[in-house]
Amino acid sequence: MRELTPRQREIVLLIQEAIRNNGIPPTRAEIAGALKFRSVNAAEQHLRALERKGAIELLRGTSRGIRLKDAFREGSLRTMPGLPLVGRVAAGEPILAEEHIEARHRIDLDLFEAPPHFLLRVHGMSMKDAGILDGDLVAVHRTSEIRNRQIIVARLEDEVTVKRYRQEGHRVWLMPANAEFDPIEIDLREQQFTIEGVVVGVVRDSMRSR
Amino acid sequence: MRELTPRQREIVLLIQEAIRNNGIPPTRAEIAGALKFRSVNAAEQHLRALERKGAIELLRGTSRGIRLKDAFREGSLRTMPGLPLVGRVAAGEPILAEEHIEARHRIDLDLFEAPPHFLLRVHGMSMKDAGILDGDLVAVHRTSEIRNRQIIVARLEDEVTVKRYRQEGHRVWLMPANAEFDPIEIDLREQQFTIEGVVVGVVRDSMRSR
DNA sequence: ATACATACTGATAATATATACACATACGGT
DNA sequence: ACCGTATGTGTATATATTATCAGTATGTAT
Repeated sequence: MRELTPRQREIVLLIQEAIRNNGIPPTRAEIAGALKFRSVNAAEQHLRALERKGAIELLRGTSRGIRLKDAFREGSLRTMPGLPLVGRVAAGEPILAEEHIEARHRIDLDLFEAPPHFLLRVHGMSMKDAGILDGDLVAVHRTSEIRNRQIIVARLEDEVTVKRYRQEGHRVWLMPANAEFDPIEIDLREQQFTIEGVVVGVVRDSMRSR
Repeated sequence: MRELTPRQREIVLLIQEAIRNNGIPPTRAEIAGALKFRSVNAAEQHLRALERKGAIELLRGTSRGIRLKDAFREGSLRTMPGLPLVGRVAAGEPILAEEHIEARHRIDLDLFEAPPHFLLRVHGMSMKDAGILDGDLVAVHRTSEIRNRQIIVARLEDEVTVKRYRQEGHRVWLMPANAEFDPIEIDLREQQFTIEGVVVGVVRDSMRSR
């Protein structure tokens, strides 16, 4: 997609503003008015150019039929479908496969230190002492760069698990936060496991989960 | 604001859907078409009724000039300033006083069983075994109707505290979820305390809080 | 030198849309 | 019995809006 010209960016800004303020996109006449065009056709031509460049989509024969394409839409949160909530994950399938997505929830990303990419429902009490209970949702930031003592989401023989990470050389321990559970030891030279991400937050529906 | 009729709710739903799918509100004709009205005026009348009830705002002389009022806007997230985050509460002041509001955070309300009215930062580890750690945010639904064993936010001699509720006759215990803390006993005939609400959820920024 | 995108003015036709008016039925409250 | 609200049908019209045609001027790449 080619770059937008400054004037075209102004038009996009104007459309965003109209949607934010009035809930509806502007008409050609309103665009012309705002930018002091004497001709509505100037607005029309700009819209056509923006459509060619893929910034907007024009619905023909429709009043105010201007649709901002994703990249030009405002406020990530505002338009984002929301973080996918991943439930049980079937063996051999990617964690974010559509089948696993139970719902989507919108949450201010700045509630967390690092932006989460998805939510995962936790089963079992193995992380109880870390304040993660059965049924809780953990907010997960997808990354493979993790440090010791971080709580991570890992994949181990097709099971998804949430544990505290500890590595020494080629040996990795997945540490539960509950005395009733045993650590899982992994030898990186023999076994393979995948790190899906790091837990950046927890969301609990207190009344439902207990 | 009076309740909406089922038919009126359908109209609101339709408007939400149109905005979600097309980015623009529907015309009267589109509403009539979708609901199989033979007359566009049926749609007009519904819109007028919805405007009277405060669900929408109609921009006169404007095509697609339908604006959903906050409470009826989708996601509520989109427009809501967000749940107020309450930090330390000063003695003698209402919990939601402006001075206590550290920030506002937008969260899908349907993440929780009951809609939260505000977030409160928890200090201390007294609810550790209930998975509520120091620095966590609890989502609070303001109500005075609470049942035994629910985790509540109470006010006791100008201190705001989160504890599990237990009542027998005129005696109330505020139970910590941590063996290192003692229950607080209250005699309703002598002491007075205020119930600020019930905890409906927990939100934790894992990386910041530890 | 010529083609092509940008950035407009100005006018007009076609149609999309809002809105008013007349009328009908059903239902709940007074 | 009467009124107001909800839920429609049907017709008509003013106007809001899209869309097209005919130009002008400027810069940039070929």
